[in-house]
Amino acid sequence: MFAYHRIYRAWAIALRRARCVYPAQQRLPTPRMTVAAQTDPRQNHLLAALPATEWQRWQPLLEWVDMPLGQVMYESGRTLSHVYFPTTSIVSLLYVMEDGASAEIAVVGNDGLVGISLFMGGESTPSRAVVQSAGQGWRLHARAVKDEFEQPGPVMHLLLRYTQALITQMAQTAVCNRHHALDQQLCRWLLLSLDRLQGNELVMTQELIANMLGVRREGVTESALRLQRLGLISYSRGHITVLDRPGLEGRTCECYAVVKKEYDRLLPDRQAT
Amino acid sequence: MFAYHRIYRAWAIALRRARCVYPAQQRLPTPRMTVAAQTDPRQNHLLAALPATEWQRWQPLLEWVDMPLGQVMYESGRTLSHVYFPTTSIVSLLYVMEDGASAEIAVVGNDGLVGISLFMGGESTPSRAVVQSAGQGWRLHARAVKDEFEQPGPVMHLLLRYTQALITQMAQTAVCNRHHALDQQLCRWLLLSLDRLQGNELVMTQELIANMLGVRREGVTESALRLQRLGLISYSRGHITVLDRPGLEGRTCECYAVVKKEYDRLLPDRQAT
DNA sequence: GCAAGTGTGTGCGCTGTCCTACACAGGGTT
DNA sequence: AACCCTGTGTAGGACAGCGCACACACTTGC
Repeated sequence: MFAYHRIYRAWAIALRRARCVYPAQQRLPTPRMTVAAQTDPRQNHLLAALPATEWQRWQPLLEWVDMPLGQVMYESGRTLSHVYFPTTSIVSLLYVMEDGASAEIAVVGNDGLVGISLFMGGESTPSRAVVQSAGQGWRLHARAVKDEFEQPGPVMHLLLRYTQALITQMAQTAVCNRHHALDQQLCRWLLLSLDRLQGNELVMTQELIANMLGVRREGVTESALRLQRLGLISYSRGHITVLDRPGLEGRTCECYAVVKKEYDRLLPDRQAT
Repeated sequence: MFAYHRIYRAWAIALRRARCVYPAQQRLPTPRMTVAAQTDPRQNHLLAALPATEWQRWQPLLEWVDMPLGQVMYESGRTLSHVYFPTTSIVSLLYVMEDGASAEIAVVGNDGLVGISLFMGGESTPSRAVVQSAGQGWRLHARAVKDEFEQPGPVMHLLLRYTQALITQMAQTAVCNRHHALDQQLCRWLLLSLDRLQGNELVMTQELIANMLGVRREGVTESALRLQRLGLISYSRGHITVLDRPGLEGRTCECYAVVKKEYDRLLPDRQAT
């Protein structure tokens, strides 16, 4: 049965992670990395959009965190202790099925936060959040977020508008999964990731992309090759460089534009610091 | 190109609706139907879950509405005037693509409400809400909902928890679209619809189901035939009778159970009046 | 330098769904 | 009774993505 191979694929990933990804996390407390490049919290657009009063209240409560590749921010059904605001990292919200197959539901970068279920009242969700691109972020204790959220005002409205944007992204993912070809989805995915990073390079193996998109690794290879032959990207052992962004935008499906437009509409006040 | 046929399919539906579905809506102000069977608003679980104080405030504001098959509750990008609480009807949230193809994002029945974007702050969403199974409901003016929501308290938390449940449903739809076979999805869809209705019969053509699931009508025919041969359902010109509900549950994917469990977890206080 | 491990490219057969086209039957209308 | 329309069943070719099995290149560690 096909299921066994899904299990195998998931296992393979898990094993590799156990050896490769997680060690990377422990490898981190090396020389200069530790304190070196604390990013400005206001690189996160949500934090940047906070009014001055709220920002002053929040600032001392924020705690810098490093977010290494593969780190699980929360596990399906588990309650979170913090809400995370990525600045230079990207987090994937994905659902892992019983047979080990997975699919990305949404992606969060410096445009948002991880852990909406905390203020939505559910405390947990049946999904998993994994760092998809290593970087940094800031976190706020769950208690603090809830307290802030309970007071009707700009914070609550900001968080709710962000949640609605996230809902749009999830809905569009559903539609895209149903109707669009892998090529288009890959373009969409690359663009979504690119928007949440600075620069035009992603550190990401095809295997991981396949897991996010919920397809085979070989499929990603073929799609990526097509994009490469068209001169849109250049690929090499876990490093993707986007050469022609407009080209990607022309090749993706409408889903990308719909989501982007909705984010811009709902969260207009995000400023690059 | 395939796109043309998608357009054709969508057109065919549109044309049929123009002749068949919408007239049904105008046909309604006939003899006894008008006032006859006003359903109890508290058949809607959200309304039923309101504490006594809130319920007394809301009750006089609720307005009974008939919801005929095919009625568009809101259109992509349009602001809603009311929030709707279905009692005996089912509403599909679906996204219609540029080429006319569509896919269901979530389904709302007597377990929820239509129009979360009103209190989430976005005012609109890039999706469409269509009555998928004719019935009735109650509505509340947008202003009233927002006012209630602004006061931190049980109403706000109830609505937010419902929103989170809806998010889970959307996420699971995305996963299901990616990984599961049409047979399983059809089972899931039937069960989701069944849960939101009384009785074991659905009034629904295969063509409409296909539109909701975002697949071809022929695919639904084949799947439905398989289910019929197994004795799980019985089908006849737009009337589906579920004969063996446990059988359906055994044949569907895990998605159904995940969503149901999450609804039960987040909205435990829903009572059948 | 060699070995082991990791990331990527390739080919082949299979299955599910799509696209197309058409047959047919139940129900309502005239 | 004859008719039309809608809803359902069927079939065949095309194709995308899957499952599988390998080959190979680059990197890292010994």
